[in-house]
Amino acid sequence: MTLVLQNTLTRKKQEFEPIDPKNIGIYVCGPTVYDYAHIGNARPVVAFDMLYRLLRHSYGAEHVKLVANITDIDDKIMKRAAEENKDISEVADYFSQSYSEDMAALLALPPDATPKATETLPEMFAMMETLIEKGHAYEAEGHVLFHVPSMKNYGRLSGNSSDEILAGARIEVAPYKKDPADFVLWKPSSDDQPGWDGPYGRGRPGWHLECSCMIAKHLGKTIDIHAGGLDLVFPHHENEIAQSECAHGVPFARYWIHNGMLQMTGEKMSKSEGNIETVRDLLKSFPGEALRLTLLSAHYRQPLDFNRALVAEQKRRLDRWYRLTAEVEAAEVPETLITALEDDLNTPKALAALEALAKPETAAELKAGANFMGLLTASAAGWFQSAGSDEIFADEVEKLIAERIEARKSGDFSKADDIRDNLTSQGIILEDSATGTGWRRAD
RNA sequence: GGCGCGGUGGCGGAGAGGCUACGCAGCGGAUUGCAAAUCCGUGUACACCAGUUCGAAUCUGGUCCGCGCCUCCA
Repeated sequence: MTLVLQNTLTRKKQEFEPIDPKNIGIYVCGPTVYDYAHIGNARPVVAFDMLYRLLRHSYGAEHVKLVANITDIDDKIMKRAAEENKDISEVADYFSQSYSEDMAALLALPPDATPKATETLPEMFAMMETLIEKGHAYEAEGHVLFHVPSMKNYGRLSGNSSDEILAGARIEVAPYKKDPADFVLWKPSSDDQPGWDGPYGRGRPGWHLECSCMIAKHLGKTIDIHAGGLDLVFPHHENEIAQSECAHGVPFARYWIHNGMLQMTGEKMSKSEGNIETVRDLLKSFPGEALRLTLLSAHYRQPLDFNRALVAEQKRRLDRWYRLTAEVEAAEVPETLITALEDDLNTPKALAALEALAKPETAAELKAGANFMGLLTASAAGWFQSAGSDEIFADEVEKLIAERIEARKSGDFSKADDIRDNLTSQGIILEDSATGTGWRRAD
């Protein structure tokens, strides 16, 4: 069985054939760091982390390179910095750090490189120069603009032609644009705005340019896989293609894969809608693995209506798996799991494959498969008993359990039940078994 | 208006012409001093209307509804 991916570019499921199996490149569009990441931001990270893990498994970890950018210069960061009276680098560094922490809590492997826009300026200047030389870009009133009509097959990723894009579109056309569809590569900064000096005057880059440059710098002119959210198909990815292919004259990315949007009661989750749950807040109520599993419980391309009940459900599933694998060493990763994932990252099918192994005889395979998916990575004791900050301590629980065992031995069940009820009210659940009494923290 | 995606049981969610996944919840039972956990059993589904077919959730046409993108977006 080989990996098959739904390619946005061809609108088909296609067998994945790397350019060079010893050197596979994958790029995932990363965050603009102006606020805490919400759970919708985490969906591509977790989904494509699964792809990264699968590619490492199939081709060898040392032969796969994952690059994800950090956009650390942007008008939203500038706005935030102005509001808080801080330097933009201070805001960007803080949220960049919190982003890495949050994604690590969701068990996403760190990318091999996380380039920042501010570190990629020389490459941006060079690409703009090339584009101007080749007649694909021009300077106007301090801006550098990409001239869309200069590219014959612009729009093939999103299925729009530039005419169609403009028909009924809600854009105000800046007077310095030669064509309404032209987009900004570089824009001027006023004196009170952050800016960088360069060949086109003091200013800052447009949104799309950094990705084109980072990909060329870290992965090459043609890459295997470019991934990101469905909402980036147009204009962001379309414009990346335009910049890169016009500058380099070779195809940009062979496989484009896009994740569907997370929703909140039927509406897309987004900061501008204000209907978000931050990863940071959710982590106060749920373990990272439960959030990860929730994101993996639906296929990455499907919309997923997010709510906390879903996470609680997946938490219970993990509870069951942790019980089953508590004393078990992981075996080989089961082939049924790999087969399911190779079918366009079909994680729900993969989870069903794990459920088929969720019995005592095959617990070792369950553990291996779950580990492969970034699950069951803690110890069972840690999972069930890990202490919250202000909660009852483990040795206190053990002391009360011992008292209760004495009471039960002497037939004083009402005292035994009092102890248990008391613990329950503190969020501790007791489990009597043939071998003794265990405990865990309630959800 | 243009481009695209989708509607599956109480809920989540795969599948894609005949074998009706899987999980959560529910119900019945076992076990337990009582619980918890576990185990066994169990019901309910393919938005609507036509058509193709021996046979349609699955293919075709139409209808309805929902969602995304159309220069802030994961």
